[in-house]
Amino acid sequence: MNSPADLLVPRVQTAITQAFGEDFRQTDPVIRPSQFADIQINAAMALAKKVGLPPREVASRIVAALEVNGICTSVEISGPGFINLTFDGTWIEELLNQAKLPDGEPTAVLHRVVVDYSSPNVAKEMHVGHLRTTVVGDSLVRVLEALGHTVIRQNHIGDWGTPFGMLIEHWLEVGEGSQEAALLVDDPSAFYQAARVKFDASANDDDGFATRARRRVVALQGGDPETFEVWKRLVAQSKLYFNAIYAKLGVSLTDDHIAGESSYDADLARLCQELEDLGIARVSDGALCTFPAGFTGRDGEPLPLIIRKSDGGYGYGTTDLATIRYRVRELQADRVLYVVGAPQNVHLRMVMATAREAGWLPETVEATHVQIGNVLGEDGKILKSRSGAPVKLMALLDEAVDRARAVVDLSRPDLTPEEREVTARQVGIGAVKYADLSVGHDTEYVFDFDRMLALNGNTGPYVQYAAARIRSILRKAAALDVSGEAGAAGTVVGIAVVEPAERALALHLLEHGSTLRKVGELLEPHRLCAYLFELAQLFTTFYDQCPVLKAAESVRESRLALCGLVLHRLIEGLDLLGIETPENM
RNA sequence: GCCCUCGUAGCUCAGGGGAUAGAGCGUCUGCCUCCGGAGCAGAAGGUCGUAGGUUCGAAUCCUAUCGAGGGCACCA
Repeated sequence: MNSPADLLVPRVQTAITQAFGEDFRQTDPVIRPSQFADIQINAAMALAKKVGLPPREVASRIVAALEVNGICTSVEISGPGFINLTFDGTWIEELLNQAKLPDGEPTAVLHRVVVDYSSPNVAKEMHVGHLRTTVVGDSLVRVLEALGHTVIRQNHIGDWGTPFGMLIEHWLEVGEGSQEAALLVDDPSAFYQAARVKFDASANDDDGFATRARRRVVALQGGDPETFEVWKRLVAQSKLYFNAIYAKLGVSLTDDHIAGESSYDADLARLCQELEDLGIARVSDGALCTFPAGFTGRDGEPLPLIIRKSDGGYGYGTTDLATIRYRVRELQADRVLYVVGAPQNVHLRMVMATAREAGWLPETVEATHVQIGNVLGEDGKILKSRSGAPVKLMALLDEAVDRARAVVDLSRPDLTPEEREVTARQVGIGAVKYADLSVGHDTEYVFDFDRMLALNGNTGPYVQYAAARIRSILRKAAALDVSGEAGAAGTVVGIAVVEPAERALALHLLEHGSTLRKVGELLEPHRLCAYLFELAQLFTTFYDQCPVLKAAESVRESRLALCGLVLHRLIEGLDLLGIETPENM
């Protein structure tokens, strides 16, 4: 569905070309929303100096050449040279009635996009930061797919490295079927901490746990088959935990998308050698490092990216380089997105810079760090439980559902317990996800159940509620047998735009496609939230001011169709955020 | 010390060079025999951290400065 602004661009460009010549064909028409009209064209002021005429004169020449018959009922010049346009209502109706359901609007240039998101660590609780990268990443993936791009999900789990000696030894000691081992699935940090405590307590013991753990790391990285088998079973336990969280959240990640650090292990030695051969890496203080241009550390010295530690081991810098090379060479990405916490920005930029220097990341491939801001507690610090331990994510999600259930149980006794349970889950989880998505992904925000579950304001429940109301209206209409094609898939027909509230709603509906394109381009799901929130608000105004079921038959059909279109857009939009739309609320 | 992300209404946040800076919450005022009031309409509330600069035009771009948070060599 093309927005009026998009459709006007070529017309205004043609007018400018006719008025001032071919040299100006590519001029940005500067079409913007307006508080004084349906839309405004602001090109005249910028053009004034270039063509040597007063801005108002420029504007009047553009207007004289502008062909908008059947599109605008009014074209006025105002102020220093603003051109204010008022759309013809029948044009709005035409556009609206051409709307497709669903609105799968491909963008002009299609990419092959690798999206790295979620990326939790084995044997650790996913913290709220992981929750946010998961939720934001999953939304971006859905939006990009809806825009027609080929999307490859990559869950770069932390499944390799020195901690695994300790974890495997602990796992073997407590026994695979033990309660301690079971912690991996429902309280992974407790498992990790138990191993950590043993490790620290035996740090100076020559034949103790710590020593065995260190030997185990060597065995694991040396390819000892028995150790490898144990490691695989341990990782499998953690996958159960990840998948339980993903299932609860309704995230589209599966085991097929897992490409953990371990999967690049075999490539690391060769990669280091290549960087040395290329003259990009050199040994410094015993460690093999690259020093990409433009990064300095504490003392103004070049900042190293360590790719091989002085003990011969590899860190995340090395695996990240192997990963980016794999994504370009094997996965054929022309766009690589890292949906990763903001604190890793410098590290990722260094990795990208090194990959560019090595020729592994050509200029034709875009690599972007989608920075995810921290989620804070009420004290303004990174969210932790009262005891200072990391917040258990499952408990947090359960609390959201519990709170939603309490409201639904109270307000909807007419529903069956099963129906209330479904709604509570959709609302509770949707509220948490919407809160993560509705503010700029790179800004921090304060986690607050009361605010995110509020039924007013820019929240998941508010948008869901608008959709649930429409569903109720359409159900009622069907029961009364007054519904025509409303709510059915296919092309919408017969919407008449008459009342101001209808007009405002209609104009906003027409911005759906361009909003999605913008979200995909800028990688900012919060713009979709803002769009849906405004759509929900405009709908409630419309609903308040324009009777639907009580209207005369001809008007009723139009309004039902409008309701149906709004519902589809709300469902689609929420789905692209990864949020379900309840039948009842 | 250097780098990153930010300073916008009492609070939480939008605002990708355009007219009088917006929304939600909170506060205040109206509207209930309502097609779901979990609503609607309206009001008050801001020298956009500060100071310069670029521009016809700056919350937006540049520079400096103050303040907050984060990062800066072998954890990932």
